[in-house]
Amino acid sequence: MAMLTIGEVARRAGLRTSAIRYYEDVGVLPPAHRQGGQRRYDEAVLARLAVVRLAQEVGFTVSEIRSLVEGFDKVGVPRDRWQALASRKLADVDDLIVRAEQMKQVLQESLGCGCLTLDACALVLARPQPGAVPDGA
Amino acid sequence: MAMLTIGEVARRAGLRTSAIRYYEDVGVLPPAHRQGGQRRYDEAVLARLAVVRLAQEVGFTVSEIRSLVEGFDKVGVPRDRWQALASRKLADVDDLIVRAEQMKQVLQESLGCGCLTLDACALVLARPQPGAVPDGA
DNA sequence: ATACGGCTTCAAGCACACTTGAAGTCAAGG
DNA sequence: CCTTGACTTCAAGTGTGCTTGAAGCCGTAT
Repeated sequence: MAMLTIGEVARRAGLRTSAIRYYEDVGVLPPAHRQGGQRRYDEAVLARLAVVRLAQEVGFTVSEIRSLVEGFDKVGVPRDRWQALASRKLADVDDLIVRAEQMKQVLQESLGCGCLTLDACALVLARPQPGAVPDGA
Repeated sequence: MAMLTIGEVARRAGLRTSAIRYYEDVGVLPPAHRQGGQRRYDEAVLARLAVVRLAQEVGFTVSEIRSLVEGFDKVGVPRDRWQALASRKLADVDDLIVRAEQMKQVLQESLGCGCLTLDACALVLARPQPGAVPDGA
């Protein structure tokens, strides 16, 4: 069934081998099967790495990704805990889409006039400020 | 006209004062007017900070943001350089929206079955892998 | 035999975006 | 007077996500 070496996986996934070992270290990838001490991968790892990449591109942390992809492996994860996390992340993604569309508008309007103007930001200002208080509080 | 202290700006923008000083250091904010050695801000800084926040939320680096918001201040920035940057960032934002919608689908399908499955990722796999070669190359 | 390429581990290093701590200035209030 | 609170600078520290380097093993080719 032709298992892949870490080098082949890296090449096909567009990653460095160091990244793949790191993902194993932190639990984003499960411990790989070994053959004479060396890691051997099923092609399925490429699907998983694609999901990992996607998750990273939308701003998920490695730790969040680990929690999400644990469902890939075994039944060890409590169903509803996983669902709660996934729902939260889904909400985050929806939020991101909104922000991205706002940023898109700002850039488009600014491209019209040749620079980022304050006027372009009326829509941005219409947002409540999330409290990040801890300075004197 | 009641200029704001750094503390007031921080409170109203939902930031720490250290962040605001940092933004000045790295050029995301222009050097503030001083009054007896202390920074004083126009309310307009809040609009700017809102744009900065938005840009960060969609993954722009501080350095990219600096280049973008330089247009806020003076004419010092060559018009077409700025436009080139803004266009590139606009494309990045469009990309991000696509990714976010892919991730949304993956999460929605996974929520249906209770865990992240490999099947959920067919759409993800249909993407070409960007080469991040430098391992043996 | 030995050199080569690709693999291994482990510790240390790096870039980014801030935060924290030390040491000091200044104005208002008890 | 002197304390309080908010401000100042500057250097060093933090967390995240890897990368890099040293030292070594393994199999194949010269």
